[in-house]
Amino acid sequence: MLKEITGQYNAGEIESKIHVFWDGIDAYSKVRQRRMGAKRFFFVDGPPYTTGHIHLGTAWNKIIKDSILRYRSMNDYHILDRAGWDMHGLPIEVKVEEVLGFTSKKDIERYGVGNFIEKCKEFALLQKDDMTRQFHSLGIWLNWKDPYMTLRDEYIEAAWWTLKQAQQKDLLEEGKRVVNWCPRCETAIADSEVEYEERVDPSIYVKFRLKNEPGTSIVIWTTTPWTIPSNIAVAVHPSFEYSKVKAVTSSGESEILIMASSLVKDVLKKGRYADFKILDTMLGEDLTTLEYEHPLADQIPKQARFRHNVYLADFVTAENTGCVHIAPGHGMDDFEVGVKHGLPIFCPVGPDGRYTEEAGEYTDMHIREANKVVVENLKERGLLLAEGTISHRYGHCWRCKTPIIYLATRQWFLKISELKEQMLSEIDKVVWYPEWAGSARFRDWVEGARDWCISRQRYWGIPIPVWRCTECERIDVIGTKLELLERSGLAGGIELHRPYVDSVTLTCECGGKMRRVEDVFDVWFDSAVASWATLNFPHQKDELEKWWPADFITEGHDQTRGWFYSQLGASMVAFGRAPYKSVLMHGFTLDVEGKKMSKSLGNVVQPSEVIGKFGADTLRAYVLSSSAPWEDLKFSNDEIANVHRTINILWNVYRFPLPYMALDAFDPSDVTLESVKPHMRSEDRWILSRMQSVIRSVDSAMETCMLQKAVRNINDFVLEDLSRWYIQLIRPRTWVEADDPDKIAVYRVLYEVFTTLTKVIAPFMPHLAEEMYQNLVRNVYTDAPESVHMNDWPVPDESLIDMDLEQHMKLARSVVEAVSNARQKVGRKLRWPVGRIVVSPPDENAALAVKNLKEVIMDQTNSKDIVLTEVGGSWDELGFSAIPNPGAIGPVFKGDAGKVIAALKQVDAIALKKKLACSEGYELQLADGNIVTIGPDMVSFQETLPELVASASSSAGIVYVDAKLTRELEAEGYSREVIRRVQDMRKEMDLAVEENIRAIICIDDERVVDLVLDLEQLIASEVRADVQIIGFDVEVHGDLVKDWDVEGISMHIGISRS
RNA sequence: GGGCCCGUAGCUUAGCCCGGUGGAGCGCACGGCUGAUAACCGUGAGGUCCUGCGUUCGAAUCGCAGCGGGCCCA
Repeated sequence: MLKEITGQYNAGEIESKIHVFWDGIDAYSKVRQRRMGAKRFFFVDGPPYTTGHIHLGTAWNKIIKDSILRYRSMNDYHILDRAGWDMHGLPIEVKVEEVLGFTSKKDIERYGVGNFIEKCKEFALLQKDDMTRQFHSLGIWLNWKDPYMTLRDEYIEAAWWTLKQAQQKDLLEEGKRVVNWCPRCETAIADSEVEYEERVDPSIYVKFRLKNEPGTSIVIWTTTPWTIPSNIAVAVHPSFEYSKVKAVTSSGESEILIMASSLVKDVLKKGRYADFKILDTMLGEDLTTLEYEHPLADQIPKQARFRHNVYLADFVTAENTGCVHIAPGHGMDDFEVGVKHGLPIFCPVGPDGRYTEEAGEYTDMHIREANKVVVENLKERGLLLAEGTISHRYGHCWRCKTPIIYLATRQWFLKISELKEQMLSEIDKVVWYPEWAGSARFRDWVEGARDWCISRQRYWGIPIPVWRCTECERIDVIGTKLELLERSGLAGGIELHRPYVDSVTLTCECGGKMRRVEDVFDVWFDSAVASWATLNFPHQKDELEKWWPADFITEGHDQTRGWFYSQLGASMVAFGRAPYKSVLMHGFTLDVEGKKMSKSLGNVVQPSEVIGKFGADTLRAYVLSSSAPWEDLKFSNDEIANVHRTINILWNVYRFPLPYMALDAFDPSDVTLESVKPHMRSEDRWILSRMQSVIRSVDSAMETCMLQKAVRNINDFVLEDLSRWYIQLIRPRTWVEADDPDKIAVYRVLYEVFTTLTKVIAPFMPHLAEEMYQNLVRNVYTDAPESVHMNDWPVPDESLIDMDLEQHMKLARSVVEAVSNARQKVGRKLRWPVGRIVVSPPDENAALAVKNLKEVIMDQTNSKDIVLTEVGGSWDELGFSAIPNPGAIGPVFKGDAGKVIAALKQVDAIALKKKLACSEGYELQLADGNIVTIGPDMVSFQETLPELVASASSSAGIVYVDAKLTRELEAEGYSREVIRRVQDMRKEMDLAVEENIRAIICIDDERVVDLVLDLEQLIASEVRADVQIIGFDVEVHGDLVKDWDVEGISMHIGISRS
């Protein structure tokens, strides 16, 4: 039996009830099981990092995933959707260090790497559980029971196996690269872990003496004097102009300097030269023949052996001197110049920030102290042109705030640049939503792809499975746990994390002992292998064949350079093709101003706050509907409240007929839709057609990932078609108490629409859909699927679609709105009936719409008749009035103009118009008897409305409302006023709908009493009065007595329970 | 500095691909309805379509340049 719903929409109550229900029957698993054997759909969840809390962006991400997967499932797909977790990496190490009170890598070593790893694991698992609960509250259905986790052995094996593929395909390389380095923490740190802060540094100009031109120097500028000992080259821009300048000091000494022409004045001013003379100018590309002496060659023996030349580089800017100091061991750009030209990657600085023995006299000095010393040494040698300070933004270690340095270190690389062309052609094979996400944005990123540094000198990560022989340096890459056991001769029970795996040694072909290199993987490599790791490959092989590559992934646009890229790179290495077939790139959540949400700005909105206030379905409907997925979402509280209102209306629409259905014991299983067809009215056929059209539009929106269109179409249907129109039309039909086939038809149609609607909203508002479904379907059909989400997606029933009717209804609604407008103009409220409405249709279709839907229009406009004029014609009761044009009359009649105008206003406008239309002039008699001739330019015409008629335009033509009153109309109007007052009082007394009353009505106007008495019976039955006295001078008493003013007439009404 | 995306009423947005009178919702003002009622509905006011230039008979829409915002990079 259908249950009556009386309460307001209470999201919190409904959603927690539904969660209990889902958990109780294990709905998710049942839904997935139900589709086993259907078309396969492999979805890979981009694993969120286990930070412990989700934010609005992660919520949106998962909501998109959930809605698409629910839709797919209903469309009969067997879905594989393990949730994923990214659980390794420095952020967790840092959190754990904080908890343990550690400040450096040495603390970890003292605590024991094994203990530390255990803490990290524990922490990550805890965070994962917290976040799972938060996703749960959003109604996200993924495989949460068996998620893929990057810290699991099977997962680690997937990464190992991938690296082994790289080695076998000669795509793995060990080499020196420059990385961000924290000299205090003694570790490489990722770019995203560098914080930029304002800082004051030295700013020095240094002269490098040319070897073959005594007395000539090239001038460079730097803020890091400590890197001068590592200088190997100078870079200039090929197309800048450079000058050779004779610079003279105040004491008359002169020297020759080389720098960018545009900067000569500035630099010489800094060097306090008294005068200068340009000797020669040349392009940067002409400077490459120059060779200079390292300024500190006498202190650093190794530097004395290197050659130092000038090279060309596009990154050089016309700032400072236009000549850039290059130390390939201490800068990214510098390093590239070095590699390009085969220069030594000289890096005489150790991980602790102290110079190594390679630095000669600087050995063991910390770079922090070195700045001063280097400057001093340069000064002694007469090589310092100028010295000062500069305030600029500089990178700092995010956890200890130490300024970072750049160090060339030995790292492991995947040779992605060799795969670039293949990657680009793979991008074209993937379907991107939107198209430009792939063709423009991702393509651009991949075109700039460089070799991928996959090693980190940390603890909590997937250990790099490279073992190196301590004797012959040979390396072996281990691809699986089994291989490791076989090679090491161990029996098993091994843990693949550090430090356990570090203690495993292998025997080299040469007989030497092989030890694992100490590095762990960059965390981006972890998630990169997700598409096969989630299939437990290589541990299991058959699942890969069955599912891979992924049918669909979706993440935010920041993942262009992140997961979209890392997955593609790893997959090219492993399988030589893209790991996904289609990608939806979604946007970011911004605050209401369009600014990024960040803790420091204090504009972060927590999903839990929103859920607490409005519920998960509202949040879901809001983020899905407010913009296209790929556009950024400006989070607005007003808008979310608006969406909440829409859902509330849906709820009200749903519960509105239930009390009547329950009262009538309506059983939908007894009544087929077919059987009520003879009793359907046009509005019934119309709403059924609209419902089918909505399914179609949702389908076409979903096809292109336009979730916003899908949800908006649903909302519009609920608001416009159901709430504002259909429900308004059928209300009186549901109040009929007898067993009326007309009422049963309405019930059955509403039932049809609602049950379809529960399925249509299921992917987007899964809780509300379930709540409605349980009552509408499960309470009626005990053999129906347990959950709405187990149902098949509705297929539009073509036989119910009637596009003509939909179009006609649109026109009819437009007429009703126009009448509303006209009523307001003529001051006749809706409660008062009008005699007739005249519509002047512009075409046959409009006429047909009005004709066919006459009943609907009469009903909604409270009118007694609808009259159509001829198509394209005008209403024959309209009048015309002539409007004199003084601009044309004045010049012709001069002093008589006033008389002419006065006379024109008096003439018969219709006759005037006729005459002017066919002849040249109209003979007008003035008040003084004179006759003048009026030309067509002297007058214009305007339609005039009969008295008490107002007009308004609609898309079905101009609508005229005739508000003239007759006795019958007036009687009805006043009676309605009386009824409305009594009903209001019934409500105030909190009477039940079916309760009877006694009423006494005193009206202070005999004429109105007389009018109202015409409809005494109607009033009595409408207000359910057993005894009713209406009169001019009656005594009013009762349980509730009130005085009213109706259009200026006093009424005194008293009512009592019967 | 580069790539991509976004910029329409006070706010959130449709329309832009494929040129021809800019359309909603919220808010505001006025009104209606009163058996969905702490609900619902109508009418109205409100727009340099970011700016400038160009193409065109005609530009919110196409092109170029700039400004502002977002993501990514340098």
